[in-house]
Amino acid sequence: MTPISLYNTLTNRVEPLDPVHPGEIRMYTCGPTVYAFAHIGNFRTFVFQDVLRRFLHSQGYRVLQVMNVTDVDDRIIQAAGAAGVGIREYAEKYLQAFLGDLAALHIQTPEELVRATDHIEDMVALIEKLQQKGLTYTSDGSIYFRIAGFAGYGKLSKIDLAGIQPGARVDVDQYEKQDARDFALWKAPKPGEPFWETRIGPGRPGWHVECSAMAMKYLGETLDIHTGGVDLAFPHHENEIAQSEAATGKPFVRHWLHAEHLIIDGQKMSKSLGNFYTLRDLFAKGQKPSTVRFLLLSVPYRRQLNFTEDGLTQAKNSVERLRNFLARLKAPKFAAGTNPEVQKRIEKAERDFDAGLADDINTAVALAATFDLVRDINTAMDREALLQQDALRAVAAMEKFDGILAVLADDDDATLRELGIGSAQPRLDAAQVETLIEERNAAKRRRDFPRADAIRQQLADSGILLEDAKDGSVRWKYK
RNA sequence: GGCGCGGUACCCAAGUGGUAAGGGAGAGGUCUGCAAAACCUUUAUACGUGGGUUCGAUUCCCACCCGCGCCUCCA
Repeated sequence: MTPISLYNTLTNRVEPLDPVHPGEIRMYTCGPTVYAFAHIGNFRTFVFQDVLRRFLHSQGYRVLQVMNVTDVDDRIIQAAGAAGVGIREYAEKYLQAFLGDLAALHIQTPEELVRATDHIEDMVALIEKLQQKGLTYTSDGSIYFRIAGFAGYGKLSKIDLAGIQPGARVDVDQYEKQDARDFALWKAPKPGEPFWETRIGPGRPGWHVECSAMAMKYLGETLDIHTGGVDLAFPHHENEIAQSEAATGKPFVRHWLHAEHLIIDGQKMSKSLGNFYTLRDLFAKGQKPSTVRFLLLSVPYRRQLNFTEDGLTQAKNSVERLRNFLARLKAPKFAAGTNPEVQKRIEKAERDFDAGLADDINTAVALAATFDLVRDINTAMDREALLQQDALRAVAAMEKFDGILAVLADDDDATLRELGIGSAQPRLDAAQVETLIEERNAAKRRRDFPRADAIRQQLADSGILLEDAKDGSVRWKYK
């Protein structure tokens, strides 16, 4: 296991990862609120979390990841009401869409994907615990957490409590709070809204309490890692810390990881600016899942990622280079044996790749190591210095890298078809392509190049590219 | 105002107290019937600006400018 260091928002420093349970990482990731399709910014964070978990896995850790699905909140209640269905049913539709999106981006499903409404009892129990400790108060049937009762409040976000005063920018809405900084653990039912009858009274959970309750239920009172977007640090994660630590008296999380936001063409993504995209929007515009994943992971997570058309083009070309390389490597036509020089190159690439990720998940460094390998091995192949065992070893290295990058599989078309986004006109199947290639080969043999080129063009029109190898073989691939 | 991220070549981007990884794009070349792929060469006297520390700073310190985010629901 390479020693891993991660930036910790709690301390503003890069610190060694030191799991509570040796050999195992228990991490909680803030998931989606399923009131609509998740947007591309959400997936920047989710792809990061996926890279993190895949890397931990590759380093030999057992990973226990819990992701919440918020399926009760104001937006869902409102949207479900407008649609005339229950919140459970309404949320289900977008939960399924979310799962489809995760699969499209090759984001592994966490060990536990948990819905808030399946854990009301756990939340009630946590709230009761806080009540017993005198850290709550009730107002108009709602239960609030008294921030003044938790000394560590603000330690994550370094927020200036004095700066948060009632009135100005704080929501002094429908709920009566003693202090603007206090937050709702339990919201009293309002007419027409769904609610649960519980020991602490009728109502529904506040947002923050679900994460504390579910995280501790599945992962224990102290988690190794908790991640989310930077916007969640305050107030969401700050409140989670307050609730959890006030209840248990133990540190809630060792490592807080926050992914920086994605911006679009230099601007915040927002509906009002008209630059708001879901994954499906991008796919419908012809982008491939692998392109999007590559772009999202190519910029290290603590940097804002400027999402642009040009960036997509660059990502697409980069993925193409990796795929071309792997295909070339797999053509089994190398002389038997091993070249020590080549072996050393491969080992170096592997070391650099792991070292990059071990240093706060520096994906840019890991990609550089990957492309170093591509260039070195391509050069060796051109010089006929690559032997069969080298090729196998290089393939293994690439597959190891792709265990984390997850962009090499040429399954973009299939993925899109599963989402119902694929192109309407069916592409030629492999047999048809092979037949045309044979025809073209025949034309080439009799030096009928116009005919050969016409066939190549015909294939190109169907989205298929040909590559003639030196030995006369022809490789084809989808554009 | 507070907290945070960042300003490196045409674009994306890594990085270090001793003189700039990687990718994309462009240009030239090799190979090829032509392509494609690949390889080779090439594209930052220089890392926002101005000071300071130092033998030496892009890297440390100070100030300033600019971009973005959070501080209210938000990945």
